[in-house]
Parts: sequence; structure tokens; C-alpha cells
Amino acid sequence: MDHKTRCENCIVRQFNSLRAMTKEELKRVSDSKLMKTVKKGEALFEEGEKLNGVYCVRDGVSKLSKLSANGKDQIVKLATKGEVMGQRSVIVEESANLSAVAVNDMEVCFIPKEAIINTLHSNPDFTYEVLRHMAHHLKEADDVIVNMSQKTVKQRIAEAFLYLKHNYGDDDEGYLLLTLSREDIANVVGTATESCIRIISEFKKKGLLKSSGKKLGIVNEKGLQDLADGF
Amino acid sequence: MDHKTRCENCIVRQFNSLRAMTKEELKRVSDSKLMKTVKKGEALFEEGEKLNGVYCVRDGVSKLSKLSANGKDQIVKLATKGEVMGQRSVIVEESANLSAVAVNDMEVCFIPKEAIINTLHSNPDFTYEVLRHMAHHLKEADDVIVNMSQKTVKQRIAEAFLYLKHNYGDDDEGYLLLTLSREDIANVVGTATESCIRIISEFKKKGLLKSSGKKLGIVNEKGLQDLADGF
DNA sequence: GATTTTATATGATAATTGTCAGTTTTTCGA
DNA sequence: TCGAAAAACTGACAATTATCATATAAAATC
Repeated sequence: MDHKTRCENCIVRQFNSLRAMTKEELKRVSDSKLMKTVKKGEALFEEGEKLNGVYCVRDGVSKLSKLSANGKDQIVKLATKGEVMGQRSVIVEESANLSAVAVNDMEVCFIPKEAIINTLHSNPDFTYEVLRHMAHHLKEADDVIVNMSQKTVKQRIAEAFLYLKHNYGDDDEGYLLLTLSREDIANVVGTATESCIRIISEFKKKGLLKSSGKKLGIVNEKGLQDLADGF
Repeated sequence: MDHKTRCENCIVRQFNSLRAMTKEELKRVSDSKLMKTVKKGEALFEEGEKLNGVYCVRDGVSKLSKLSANGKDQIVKLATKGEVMGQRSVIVEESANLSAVAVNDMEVCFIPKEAIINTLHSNPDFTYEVLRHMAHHLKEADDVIVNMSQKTVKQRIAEAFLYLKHNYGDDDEGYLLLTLSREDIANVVGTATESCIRIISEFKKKGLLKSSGKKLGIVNEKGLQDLADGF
């Protein structure tokens, strides 16, 4: 087993609350964890499922979504390298509120809940760190609520592209490194797939976006930003 | 100073994370806290403001809202007796993300952040309890996101009334105990005030709601529920 | 490489929701 | 109790967005 498989040496840990664990706690996590690869489109867990642990993302991206009554999947959040999924459910001992599906091929570590819960009760630094992350997610969620209700679909799509660029970057030709299907983008901004496609076409015509095969790129970032801000 | 002003004896504490504090910690909180009355319409704090502590609601209701670019206030949450406001900002040491304005006359206790922060670092039970509450709010926020993007204005208004009845109750004649203005309801569901008024009128015509002066009451709860569920 | 499936695209139309303008009603302070 | 201000209401219309139908392009499968 090479060193990359030990949590103690995992860079990913720097981004999440596991960094507040003691050496011994981390050793316990590392000994009990299970590495998994998840192929694009596969589910890590489904809404309503009881989770026996959390998933730490080593590589790839997962969408966290919830099925609405009208049969559409609303994507609430994208989880990336370093993020821990399923924390909330484990902490409050409820079944999962969201489904997690891989957007591209992923590498994750499954950490059984015991290794987490024990530390939560004994190491206040760790608990505090988890709390800080949760507080950050709550702020983000509140902001999403405001955007959802106060911005138009066009503004939200513009924002989505800016988000993708800032969080996942683009290649040397200016194409986004994370490619989402039009349907996924529609499910992020909460609109119909057709409306989403139409607006992306419009953005291309206006010289805000460009495309090459499946890839999409931002041409005029300032223009998109102005649009998102309502100008 | 009568016993009701001591946190140790405050019933409200049962509903929030303060119940996980030790006697000594609670004493410190109680000694440093400041009781305030806030009149309807007055702000407890504003978005962007640095908070020096948290507010524990003893009585009354506050709306937590955020101003959007188009000048509208989106109400993200209502905070009631027992809830603690401003926790998030104090924990992550950021300025407030939301404004808090009293919906009716309120009685709150201001607790300086020192009394909270110290305990967060030393008492894992308390930290865990705060974490549990935050996790609960995060789930609620995720659900709001899904509703906002997947339900129609009509459905969201129906839901809002059911929410008001279930969380604040109604009097013996069936009128809601918490009366919000049409504008506030519109800002909760994220729609224009005129649209909100129109739909409420429609609900009254259909025998789903009734009104008497400022008061509104639910006549046909099942009907409202069916509507909210999309039937 | 042909074929089936899936994703993207576009048009036509309907439904929903917002905006503006104006009226009526209620509230509240002088 | 009067009068101003705020809240509730209504109509007409415009803008946004969803839905349905269908076409084309791309990807996956055999």
C-alpha cells in the first residue's frame, strides 16, 4: 500500500475538517477507511438512504441533488476534491437528504461513521472545524436561495458559468475543465433543459461563450458578469 | 432582578444549543448577557454588520433577509422563540450575511461572543449541539432551494400558509397567530407583492383561506396541501 | 460501420409571472 | 377625528419561462 493511500499524507485533507484531527485519530480513520472509484453517472448514495459513513473526495466531482415532486432533479451543490459528503446525515443521524452522483470519474474514501462520531465527541477542535465548514455551506445555501428567487434564468446561467470557471478553471484555449451537460446546468439553475440550451445558444451568438464539441468556454467574462449582475 | 432573567432558569434555552452548556458556562453567559426589547419593524442587525455576539429570542419573531441586486428583500428564514440568531457569523468570524428585522414586538437576549467562543473551544458537547442545529438549518435551506426552483409561486404560497399554521398555530376561530404582511409573504416565497396578493385573493375565492381584518386563516388545509403538492 | 440511443437544438405556443398605473382600504399619528 | 401615509387590491399588458413537437448531431453499442 503506497503512501498516497494514508490519510496522514493525503493532500486533500488540507481542504477539509480532517486536518483538525490528532495523529491518533487520523490513524484510526486511515485504518478503517475504504478507497473506492466511482464511474461517471454512478451514485455514491441516494436520497433517503441511511449512511454508515462519509465520503471524502480525492478526485472528480459529484453533484448533490434532490428529486422534486414534478420529477426533476434539483442540483443543490457540486462537491469537489477535498470536500466531505454525507457529513450532515451522519451528524444528525438522519437518512440522506440528497443524492450524490458522480459527474465524472471519481476517487473517494469512505470513512465509517464511528471514526467520525467518536472524534466529534472528544476533540473540540475537530468539532469546531466541522462546524466552521457547515457554517460556510449554510451561507452558500442562503445565497443560492436569494439568487434562485431574485434572479432571472439568464442571470443564473451566466453565474453558473462564472462559477464553473472560478472553481474548476479552464484550459489554455479557454475551455472549462469541468464540462456539465446542458441538462445538469439546467438542474443547477433550476430551469427547463430547453430554456437552458436556448440561453446558451444566445450567449454564443452574443460572443459571451464559445463551444468546441462538448466543451464550453467563456469568451467575455466581464460581459457575463454584467449580465449576472443585472446590467 | 427576578429569576426569569437568569439563563439558568430560562425555558427558551431548552430549544437551543445553550442547553448543552455546563452550569458555570451558563452562569458566565447569564452574567454577560443583555436583555433587549425590539419593536416591530426595528432591526436587530443588518447585513454586512460585524456582530459582537448572538441574539437569543425569548419572544416574538424575526425575519432574516438579504437584499438582492434588484432591490428586493428575500426572506431566507423566520426565527422564533428559542432560536439563536447570528451564530453563523460569530462562528466563522465574518460579518452578517443576513439582516434581522422584528416581525412583531420581540424580547431578545444579546450574548457577547466571548461567552460563546470560549465554550465552543472547550466544551465538545456544546459545540456538537451547535453543529446539530446548524446541520438542521442546512437541510432546511437545501429544501428551500429545491422548492424555490421547482415549485410555482402558487405552490410556494400554499406551502407558506401551511408552514405558518404548523409553526405558529392558529386561534380558536382558525386565524393564524402570526400575521405577515402580503409584502413579507411575497418576500418569503420570492415573488412580486402584487402576484402574492392576487393569489391570496384567488385562494379566498376558492375557499382555501379566509380573512378578517388583517388576520388570515386556513379554511381547507387539505386543499392547500394538495395544491402545494402539485395536484 | 450501421444502427440505436442520447444529447443538443429550434420553432410554435401556452402558461406563468412581473411591471406599471391607478383605486380602495386600513392604519396611525398629529 | 381628521388627514396623510402605508398597505391591500385590481386591471391591462409585457416579459419570462415552460411545454410540446420535431429536427439534427453526437455518442454509444453491437
